[in-house]
Amino acid sequence: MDAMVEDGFAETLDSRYRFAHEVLKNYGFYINSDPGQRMELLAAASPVEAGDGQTLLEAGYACRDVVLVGRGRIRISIAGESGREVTLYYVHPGESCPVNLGAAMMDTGAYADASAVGDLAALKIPARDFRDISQRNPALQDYVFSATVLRFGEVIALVREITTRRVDHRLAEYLLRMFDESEERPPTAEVTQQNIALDLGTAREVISRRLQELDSVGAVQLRRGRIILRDRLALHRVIDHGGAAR
Amino acid sequence: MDAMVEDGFAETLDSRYRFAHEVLKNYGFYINSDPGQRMELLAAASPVEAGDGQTLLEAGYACRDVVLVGRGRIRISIAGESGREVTLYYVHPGESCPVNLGAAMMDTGAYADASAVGDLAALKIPARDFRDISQRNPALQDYVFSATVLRFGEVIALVREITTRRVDHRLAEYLLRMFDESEERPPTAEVTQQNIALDLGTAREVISRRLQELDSVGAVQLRRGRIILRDRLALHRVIDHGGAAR
DNA sequence: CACATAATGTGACTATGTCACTGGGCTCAA
DNA sequence: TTGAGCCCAGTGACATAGTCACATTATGTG
Repeated sequence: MDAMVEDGFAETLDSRYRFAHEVLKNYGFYINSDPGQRMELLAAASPVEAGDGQTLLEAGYACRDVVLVGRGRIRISIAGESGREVTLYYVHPGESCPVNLGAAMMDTGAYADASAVGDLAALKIPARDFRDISQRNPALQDYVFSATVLRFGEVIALVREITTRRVDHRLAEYLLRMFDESEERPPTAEVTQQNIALDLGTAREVISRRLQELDSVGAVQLRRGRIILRDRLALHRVIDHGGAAR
Repeated sequence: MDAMVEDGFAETLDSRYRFAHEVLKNYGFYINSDPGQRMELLAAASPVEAGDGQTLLEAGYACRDVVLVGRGRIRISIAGESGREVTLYYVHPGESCPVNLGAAMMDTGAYADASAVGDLAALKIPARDFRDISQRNPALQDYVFSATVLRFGEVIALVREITTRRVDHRLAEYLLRMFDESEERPPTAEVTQQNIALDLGTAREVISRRLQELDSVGAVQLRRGRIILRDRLALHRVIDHGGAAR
């Protein structure tokens, strides 16, 4: 199965490239490149690790490297002077971050902050090398552009959410997404109220109160560091109607 | 002077390309293209006009054309179901809109709405032609990418503004920008409170009240459809300190 | 000048955000 | 195993922002 995807390329690799190949094979531009171009990428890449919560980059600083995620994920966020934060999006394995790509390609400061979530294992490719390689690799250029456009769309959708929707609606949707990803029965979101607040760009106290409301109508059950689904329909009702109370 | 920029190219043009050339010469990718590539662009372009407020595109719809602005400007915004709106950014002559470029290049729906501000004169280039031309024109590809990345940064900054700053601070800055662009003495912002609200993503009533506060501390003077600067320092004080009242 | 209309003002109420502080549960280490 | 310290969550009081329903005022037009 792997052989089909990798067309026998992996077996020819020196062991020091094994990890890089494992990460890169989740990226379309790598899979669609010819062996010579793949080798260029492999040779330029070096591994990085980071622990949960570790800061990878702060807004305004230049990006020396392009980062490609192998395990764990990266949270891209912005913070105001007051300390308030919003999550712009998460970068999962096989994805990349246009803020990172843009800053690396254009050699300017990053527009946002990046930090590791969970146990992060990734590749970094020096910005200079990445630019050189993409110069001669149209598939990579296309990838960079389309990744940027797609995230742009996500961020625009975020602006819309923030300015036009109520917190309880957004919270209910957020929880439904978490529950859908959950393996447990009943579905459980392993997340603190503080983290929900950061993701939604609001204050912890607000989340606390909205969650209590969802609890009081029997939609969820609250525990320290996690939220248990009780009544999926009730959550949908919150989204459709005015709010939990009405 | 023009001759320097246009290296004698304009004089060789058929009269039907005059307008297209006038618009395109404000775009770096055109100026930096060779005569053959310029002709491709000129031949693909056709003029469009639109009156103040006219809708050019709505979110979700495909972009048949890439639009380049010659006169007037385009407002890119998003609206919630409730009718609330936010301006993402304005596209001025010599600029382009990445939402438009992205949707045209990738043949997907647009992420936002576009409408004319003032008396708009622009060029449109069919998306297909634009894609073909950019395929063979690296300068154009670079332009499209960097225009996208720059606007991405603006929108991220907007998210930061909206989620972390107070309305009166943002309003004061907004007014200062308007006053800086004003030709009049004393500087005057020719804008309705409704339009300010749309630009800042808030409600008209909120703007009305904040403006009255700025009026009451002597920072500005309010008139129907315009705002007159009284005390620039007072506006700066609002931004630096807690607000107009403190 | 009377009218229509767009722009602005206002009161009452709801929603959201901030601040300061409480209290519970968990971990670690003596 | 107990208590210190730290996350995490809850809460009251207040400030800011948004909504709704109208009232009021400017401006242009017939």
